[in-house]
Amino acid sequence: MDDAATPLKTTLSAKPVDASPCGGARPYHHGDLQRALVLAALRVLEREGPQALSLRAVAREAGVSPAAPYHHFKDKNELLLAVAEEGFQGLSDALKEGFESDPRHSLSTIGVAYVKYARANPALYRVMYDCSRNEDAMPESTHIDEKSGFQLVKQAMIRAGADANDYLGLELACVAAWCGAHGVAEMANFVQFKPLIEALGGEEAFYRGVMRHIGLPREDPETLG
Amino acid sequence: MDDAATPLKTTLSAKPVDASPCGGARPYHHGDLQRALVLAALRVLEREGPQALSLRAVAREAGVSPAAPYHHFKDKNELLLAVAEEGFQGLSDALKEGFESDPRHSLSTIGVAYVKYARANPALYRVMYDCSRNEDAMPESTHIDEKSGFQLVKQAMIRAGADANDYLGLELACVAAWCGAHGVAEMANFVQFKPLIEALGGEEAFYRGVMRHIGLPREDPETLG
DNA sequence: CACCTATTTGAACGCTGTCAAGATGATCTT
DNA sequence: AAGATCATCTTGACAGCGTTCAAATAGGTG
Repeated sequence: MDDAATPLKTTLSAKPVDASPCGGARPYHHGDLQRALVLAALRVLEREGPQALSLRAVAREAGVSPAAPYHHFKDKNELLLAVAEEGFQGLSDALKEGFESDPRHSLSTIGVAYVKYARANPALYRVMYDCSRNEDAMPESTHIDEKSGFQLVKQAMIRAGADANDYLGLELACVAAWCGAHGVAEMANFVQFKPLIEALGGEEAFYRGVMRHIGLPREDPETLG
Repeated sequence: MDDAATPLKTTLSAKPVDASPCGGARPYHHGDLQRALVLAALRVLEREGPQALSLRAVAREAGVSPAAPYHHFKDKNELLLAVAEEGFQGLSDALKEGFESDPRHSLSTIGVAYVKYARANPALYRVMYDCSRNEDAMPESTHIDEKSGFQLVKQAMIRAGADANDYLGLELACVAAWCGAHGVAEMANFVQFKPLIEALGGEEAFYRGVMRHIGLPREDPETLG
């Protein structure tokens, strides 16, 4: 019951990391502490939430001194950024899976996948956007993954009937979808929404319901003035 | 250039606060420290941002000892909640103003007003939703103001062509609008969106453009399965 | 006046992020 | 093989944080 939907498989061996100068294993004392710290941070995050994610706690979890991380990250923020990257990668994967699993309803499905991922890893999701806002941008190297996630949304939007030739309109629709999904992800557990969620018969129905209202532009008279 | 759009007039005399047991002025030593602390917090927030908003800094700004606030708020979080209430009140006012100023395009206008308020007071807006998430709900006493803001969105949504009799549909549309506005407010300054914003000719056009994509439900084949 | 209670202070605790200096150990040079 | 070099990690320290508690203070009441 702990790992609800997409519990972020801890990629231990995947993405072997090229940080070490020598090609082999155990480059120095610890053997790739950089990655170990990120994994430790993810563990702390999942176990105790974002409030408890201190640099010292991460170092403790990784079994090193409080000052050790400073040889791999210039800041606490830089460590959080690395954690956020991990999260964005997982999000991107979740979107891709949603996109491919249900080609006929990809836009709704991708939106629901987004929210479900965020809700399944709430602490990680919080870190992702908290440190994104600190930099006024999503993490640098996630830029591409973000783009690829965004590209997925674009494709889904076109499938849903958007005009592929209207560049600005399409971009706007995708931005709207992304912002809407983010909003739902952050507010889905507000008590104010509980009655509506119950009336709709569950959170997933709620997500899907909200997503139906986001994407194609309105053409009603009030917006044309 | 500092106070961009809706710079939150510091309501010094407005809402005179009934916290003091005696009806008159200067109830005790300080003379309503409770309110003074909230105002001090707003000042610190505007001057140094959310990162610098420590309880001690607020006490310093108010000219009292670090322990003084604990007789008026049980927690730092409770102080932040009071600050957040102030923010939600201001937001509600901004929405009302937008709603009344432009009856023919109220839905777009109200959405733009939301985002403009959030962007004009970014630190305050951050506090509002950070401490909302801590409680998994918006502040208790803001509940009503929230509802009234929500009611405004509902009216605007009906004006924009939503079916007033479809209770669930209407509620969903409003939730979608709220979530979308929140998403835009939080991500509008991401560098990823800069090119689109420039292509549209400014932030306001961007907000309005995004808002056009949120509200009425899609009826395309992909969501009907 | 003294009393009581709400308010405020001062000092203290454990925690945090960060830094400078020293210890450790793998790699490179000779 | 021996020594130099350098990244890595530890130790110890600093200021600042949220929070608590005993003591001091001040306003209202008898």
